[in-house]
Amino acid sequence: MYCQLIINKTSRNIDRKFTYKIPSSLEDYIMPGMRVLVDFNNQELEGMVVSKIEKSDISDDKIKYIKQVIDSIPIVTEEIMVLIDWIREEYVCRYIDAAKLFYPPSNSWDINYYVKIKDEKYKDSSKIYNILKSKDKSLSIKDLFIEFKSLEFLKDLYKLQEEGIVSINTIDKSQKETKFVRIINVEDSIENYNIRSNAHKQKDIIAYLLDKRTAEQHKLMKSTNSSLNSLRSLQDKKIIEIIEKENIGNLEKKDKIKESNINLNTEQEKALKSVLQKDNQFNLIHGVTGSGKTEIYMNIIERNIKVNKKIIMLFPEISLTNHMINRFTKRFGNRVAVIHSRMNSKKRYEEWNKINKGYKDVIIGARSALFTPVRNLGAIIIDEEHDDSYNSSITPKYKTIDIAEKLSQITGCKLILGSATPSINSYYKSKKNLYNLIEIKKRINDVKLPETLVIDMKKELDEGNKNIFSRKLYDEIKNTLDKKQQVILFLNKRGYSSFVSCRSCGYVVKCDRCDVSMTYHSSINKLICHYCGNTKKVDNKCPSCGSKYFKTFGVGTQRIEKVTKKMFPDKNIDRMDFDTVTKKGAQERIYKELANGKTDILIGTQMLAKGIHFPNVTLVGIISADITINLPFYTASEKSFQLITQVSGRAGRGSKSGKVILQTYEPNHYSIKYAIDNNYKEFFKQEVNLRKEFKYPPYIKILYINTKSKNENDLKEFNTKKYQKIIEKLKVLIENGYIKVYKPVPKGIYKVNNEYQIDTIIKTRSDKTKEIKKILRKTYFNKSYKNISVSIEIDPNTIS
DNA sequence: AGCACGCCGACT
DNA sequence: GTCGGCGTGCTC
Repeated sequence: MYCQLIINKTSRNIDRKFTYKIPSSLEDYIMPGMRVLVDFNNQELEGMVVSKIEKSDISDDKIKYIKQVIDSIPIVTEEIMVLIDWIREEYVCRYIDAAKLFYPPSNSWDINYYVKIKDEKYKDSSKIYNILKSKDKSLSIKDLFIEFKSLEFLKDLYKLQEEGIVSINTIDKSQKETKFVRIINVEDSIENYNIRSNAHKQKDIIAYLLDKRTAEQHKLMKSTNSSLNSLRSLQDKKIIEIIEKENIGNLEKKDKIKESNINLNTEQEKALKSVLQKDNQFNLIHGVTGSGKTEIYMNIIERNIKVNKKIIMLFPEISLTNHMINRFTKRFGNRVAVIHSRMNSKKRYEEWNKINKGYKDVIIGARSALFTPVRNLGAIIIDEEHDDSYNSSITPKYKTIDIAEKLSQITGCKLILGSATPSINSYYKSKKNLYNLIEIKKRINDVKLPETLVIDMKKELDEGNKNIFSRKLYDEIKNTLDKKQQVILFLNKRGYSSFVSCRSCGYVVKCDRCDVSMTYHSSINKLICHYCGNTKKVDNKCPSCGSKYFKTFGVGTQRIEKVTKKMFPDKNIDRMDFDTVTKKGAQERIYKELANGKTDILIGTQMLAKGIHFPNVTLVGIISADITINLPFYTASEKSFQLITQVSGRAGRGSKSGKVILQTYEPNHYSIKYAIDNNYKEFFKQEVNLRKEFKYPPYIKILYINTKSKNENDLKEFNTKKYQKIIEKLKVLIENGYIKVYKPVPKGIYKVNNEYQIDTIIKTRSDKTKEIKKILRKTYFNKSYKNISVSIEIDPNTIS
């Protein structure tokens, strides 16, 4: 018996499947999806088995034996195996790059698990049981492996575990028997529990557990300074549960699903029905901000659990707040697994392991939750599907939506995308009937959308106001604060390189070939188009109106904070952007202080645009809509529309009506106009027309080749050579007008860390991408060049 | 990537 | 005769 495996080593030259012999003792045991150790060219390396085969084409004397098995059960499903092959082709990466997406967190070898006898009275002559008994303490799987010299025993071991005769745990149980306390009735706040008002200790315990979920009993009692009596009475009320550690990991009983006390309104009901219809496999829910999409997701989840199907539910990392997670655990209890970047790798591994063993029904997380080994998948739900965080920024540069769609196709499960501002791509697909489009036009409880005012900053300047704040915005902030209501000020400062614009007439220098704004490069004192490489000289006067106020732009959130503090010295002003939320728990703190009214004004970047609602926030100020509009990306208008809509959606979520003030130098820009009218459809129409005219996705595909090197000359030479090769190989396609290959151009920021970067862009008809990707792989990765690294990205929506 | 093998010059 | 430095080619 042979198997094929991929080697865990990053080299383009060994990006192949290698054949190894399976020792006869492991023939039944080794399964696709397990990691193994092999001798590879005189090195001991790790590989992952992708398939078992009876025969091999390679001469037998070349094939070596597998040395050892790492996993006791596969770490990926058979379905994922198919997906790995697809990811490699789609993103022109290596097998191992694709496979590693699915690897369990940290370097986890479950050979380090400990086995302990549970049933002392069990009478059996099995070797495992007797060894365990003779040693009189727990043994690791590794110890047993040494004893048996093969992994055959694992089958018997798992049988014993299933029968409840032995237990298997991540920790050595012989050291200490620790009891754990777990909260089983999760509510939003302590007031929702039926606890006597003078039972302070019980309240303390609940508060502690609402935060930690599960805690060691002695730690909990120490921290809350409480007695066993308080714990017991909470246990009697079925609010908490006292358990042995082993029950957490292994034989945990699944909680009952709590009935929801929310009734869906007609629109929500209609949406749910439509999703559940058999023929609608791929679905896009376009529902205005505050239309109650989460409640629809919950209903979908519930229905799937009832037929024993599992669900992956994705949110943008930033929306994955405790509040959001609570909504799910409150309803689905311990059936929920949570995977996000804020948890440590040990905790993550625990969750991953439970998912792999089938103990979890609902997997909630950021994009990495899509890569967990879920079997029997019923649905993949992706909220805020337009969000940028669904695009990977490291190799492979995948798009979560695309992989989810593929996984849904492979498993036959449902795909549900939701957004108030769908990506152009997804909406386009729905227009082409590839997705079932569901529209929800009203907010729940008929809450009104906020009123929006656009302030023309050019006029402000003409009338002598040189401040960042327009007079209207200042007045409205003051009014709102006087009414003891709260304000959110939004500024997207993500653009690193600044653009050049005229403060007098609003003119922005754009590339005449690509319809994107050009970026100023101080190194050569020129403007460059990042798409075609076109350059322009910089004028010191506006070419449109001749004004001298023709300068680069750049104001950040920090400056806004400073100015605001000066204007409102006695108010509490907080800031939320990448710099302030990197610390653990910072984001929760900022939300909490906004929610409880401590913060009067919150300033932030697009992080503020996400899901959460604060009823007392009645004013949203968008300091400058122009920053996003003028990003040098073809997606700039799309991103602007989304941001304006999402940020505006934060205003007036409660009973008080909201107001949005939007400052811009381009009040007539279509993404602003349609965003304030809340007219997605018209925006979409205009945007796709432009995309079609200037040849951008979704009408064509962009293949983006990025090359890096410390040696500038080598890099230039490499690119010239490869460019000539690909236009030669793609000659027929180019002549037929199916594709266009642009000349290699220096990247926007040419030199970073003494490394130079040159990009080549290919625009192609979608049906030709497969062919071209194959040629690109051959051309760019056939030989490895020292000092030059190449990466390929498909439809990057941010090229800088 | 990183190991083996082979070719070649320097040095005991 | 043999040690090691580097270029090339292959890895089941």
